[in-house]
Amino acid sequence: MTAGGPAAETPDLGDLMHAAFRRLRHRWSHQLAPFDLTPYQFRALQAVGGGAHGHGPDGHGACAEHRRCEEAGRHVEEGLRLKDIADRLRIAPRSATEVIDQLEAKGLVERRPDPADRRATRISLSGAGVGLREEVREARRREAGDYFSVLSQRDQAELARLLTELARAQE
Amino acid sequence: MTAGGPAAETPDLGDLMHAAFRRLRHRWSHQLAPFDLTPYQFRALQAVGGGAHGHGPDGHGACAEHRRCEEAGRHVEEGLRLKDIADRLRIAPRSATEVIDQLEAKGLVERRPDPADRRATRISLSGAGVGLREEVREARRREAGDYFSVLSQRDQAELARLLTELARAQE
DNA sequence: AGACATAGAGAGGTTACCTCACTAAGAGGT
DNA sequence: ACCTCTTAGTGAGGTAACCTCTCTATGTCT
Repeated sequence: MTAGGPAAETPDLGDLMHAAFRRLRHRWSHQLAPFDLTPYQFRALQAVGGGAHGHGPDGHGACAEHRRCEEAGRHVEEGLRLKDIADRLRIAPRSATEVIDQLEAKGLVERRPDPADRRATRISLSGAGVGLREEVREARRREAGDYFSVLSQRDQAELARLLTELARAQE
Repeated sequence: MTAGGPAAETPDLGDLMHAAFRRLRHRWSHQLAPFDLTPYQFRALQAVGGGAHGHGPDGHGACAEHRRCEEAGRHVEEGLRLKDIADRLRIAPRSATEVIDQLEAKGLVERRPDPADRRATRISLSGAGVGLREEVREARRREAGDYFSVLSQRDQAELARLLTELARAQE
């Protein structure tokens, strides 16, 4: 089948995805360079600070990570455990250790022993971490949105829908 | 949709993209493992064999890589130069050298000096290369399409459109 | 002939991951 | 209380998929 004259088989979704993703990463690493962060590190920073899950760093969040948080109705367990971060980032726990190490070395996050479980550590953003995160977001907002802005609002939503479906499907 | 609480910023297209892409890669490396190929290598294999550009390995192609091919109207320059492969894969020339080295070591491609330019090398698929490429494609076709099949035809086209736009935009 | 560009490869580095083995600690059963 | 079974984090070590910088052999243009 392949070539039927000038043809060219499907430009291949895989390749397109690859290309688009690579550009995204590339762009990010440029954008993040002045802050001395890799995309990986920034992703982790976001994960620690609420990220994809969504309870602000202000700490009042509607947290329900597993079934913690209602511990005693007394104090709102500040910070996530490494395991939770790994889950959010969809990486192996060991990899989370690593990236958190890096952020800790930069003073952006803090590790504290979990008072309720002596095996666990709680990770939370330091003041500097919160600051830097906001700074980066601001910068990103300023300069040409964030790469996806070449698409209309509707197209962005559409893309989000498709990607979500893809990611969710093969669970 | 987002969340019930006040906060919950956009689930972030970047993250979605990341997740989807990672799954895709992961899936591919599983699919390719029995053939002893990495996704990177397979991509290169496709690039050599016509890939995104599309003139079959049967050699009659409507080639127009730059302005070569009409050399003398006599012989149809078989194979691409490393530079062209790098361009197709959107990687640095040095990286193309590397991946082609790997494929050559497996006997899937052949390097031949370009008779017209003594600096250049022509890369083309070996018999084994053509065979393996087809084998993999067959396998991919068989087992659940290729990851994107969870989307309807229309959605796939839609996704292709969006990604193309993204990739093309920031040239 | 001289200046400059271009093709490919050598050397060496980085990022973003991973697995495997291990220790300390909690959870559950008897 | 003891024993097993699991879980949280980490040390050690590895891999894929890139990259840049440099060098040589060519081609190309003036």
